[in-house]
Amino acid sequence: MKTEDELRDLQMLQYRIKSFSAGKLIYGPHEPHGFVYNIVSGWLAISHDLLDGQRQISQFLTKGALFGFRPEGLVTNGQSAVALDEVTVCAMPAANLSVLLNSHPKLNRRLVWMMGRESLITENRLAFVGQTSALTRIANLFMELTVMATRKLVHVVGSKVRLPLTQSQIADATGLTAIHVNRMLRKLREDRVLDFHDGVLTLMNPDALKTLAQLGEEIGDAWVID
Amino acid sequence: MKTEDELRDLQMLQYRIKSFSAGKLIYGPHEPHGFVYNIVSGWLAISHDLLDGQRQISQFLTKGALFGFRPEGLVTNGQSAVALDEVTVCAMPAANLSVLLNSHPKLNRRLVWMMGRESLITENRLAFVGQTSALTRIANLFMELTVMATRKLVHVVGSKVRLPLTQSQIADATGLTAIHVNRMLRKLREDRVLDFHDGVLTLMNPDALKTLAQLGEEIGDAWVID
DNA sequence: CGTGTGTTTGACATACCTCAAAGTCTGTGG
DNA sequence: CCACAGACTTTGAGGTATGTCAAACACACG
Repeated sequence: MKTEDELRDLQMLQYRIKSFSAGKLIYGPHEPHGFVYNIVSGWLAISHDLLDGQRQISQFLTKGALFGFRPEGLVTNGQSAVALDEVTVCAMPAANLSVLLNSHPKLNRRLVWMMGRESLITENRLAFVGQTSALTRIANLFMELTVMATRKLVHVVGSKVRLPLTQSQIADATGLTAIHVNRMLRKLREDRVLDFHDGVLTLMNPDALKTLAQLGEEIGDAWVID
Repeated sequence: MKTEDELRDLQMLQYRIKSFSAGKLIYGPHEPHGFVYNIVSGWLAISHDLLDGQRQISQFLTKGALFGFRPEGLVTNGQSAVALDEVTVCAMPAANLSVLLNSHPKLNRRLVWMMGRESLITENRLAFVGQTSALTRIANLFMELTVMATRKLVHVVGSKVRLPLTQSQIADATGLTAIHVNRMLRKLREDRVLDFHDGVLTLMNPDALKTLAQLGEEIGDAWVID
């Protein structure tokens, strides 16, 4: 396909750049939003609200991730996207995107890859939430987020990674209470594995963390975009 | 597209029909299988093995479901598919399918729909495993499986549904121990909500079950195929 | 007739939750 | 500049849902 065609098609997407500050909803649990989003910068969380007000975070996303897409006929039930820090996204109407999927195999492959990535990440979190201890869940989450942020496994002792999370959000992702997360973070600090406060993770012992997180050898493919 | 063309393309898929008896692996956690499967009949479970031998079932699948597909560049880590009863599947090499995706929008849409469905189901289970009590998780699982089996919500008191599961598999799906699942099933029986044994679920009080399961109004879209 | 897999039950242990309270920090309005 | 409210964190005491260990039973299978 020629460049001018791609440009014309890109225009057809009618995308708009939007920014959200920390805590703001990008889309809520009840409105069918009708957009597909691409993250330009910042972090956000996809969360699912249950009837009694409980909240589960299924994924954290950052630059390069595509989100908000659902195939026709599937309602995105109780799902919302919330900004963790200052987030800017590129929003395009889902209908416009659907039209282009058929004619643009590359775009289609990208979408399919993103959906596969989403599944892998969610399945991984499900396995850890269902089967492992609080300490392991938290360790695994930090490994995931560190790889997402730096795009590689970090081995250097003392490395610092900015992760704009509250303990309460860690709790919502791991299926724990914020209070228990706090106790586990204290233990990780006392055991000199890691230190997390004010949105900065310090890896005091990356190897110990990797062991705690029960990571296999080849994991991490899905955590890195591109 | 003309019928003879579709037939020719179908042949290009080089699919094969295979059968598996209860307990047999359709694919294991370490082999990259390279196939995409379509279920002709029977039930199977997708499970994820952790390093220490723990197992989490992320989905149960039955007739019409597509599974085993992963986009290139994403390793399906530690994932396996195991037959729950006598299962027959249609297996086709993933490479052949990929070629057809570009030229067959309908096939592509079907695949995307199935991936979206997979995500929704997994996210739903994650939310319940992470946030709700043992009783609610089990109730929710039974609702899901009943809708999958009958393709509708069941209201009739005393309805019976065949679900070829062991208590141990319910435990692996809900993040509980088989022993605790057994206790909860006893409670559900004593409370005259449902009775489950020998692979048959009897709905003694469908409304109470629905309440326990914390189901929203419009849930269930993703549970029904077609 | 043994062996294995699944179920059932009891006694006990514990990881995690709940409730309560105080501390820190930020932003806001007087 | 101070007072106050609101988010987030921290810690303690005590409760409970769920796990662990142990044993017996039922049933299918070879």
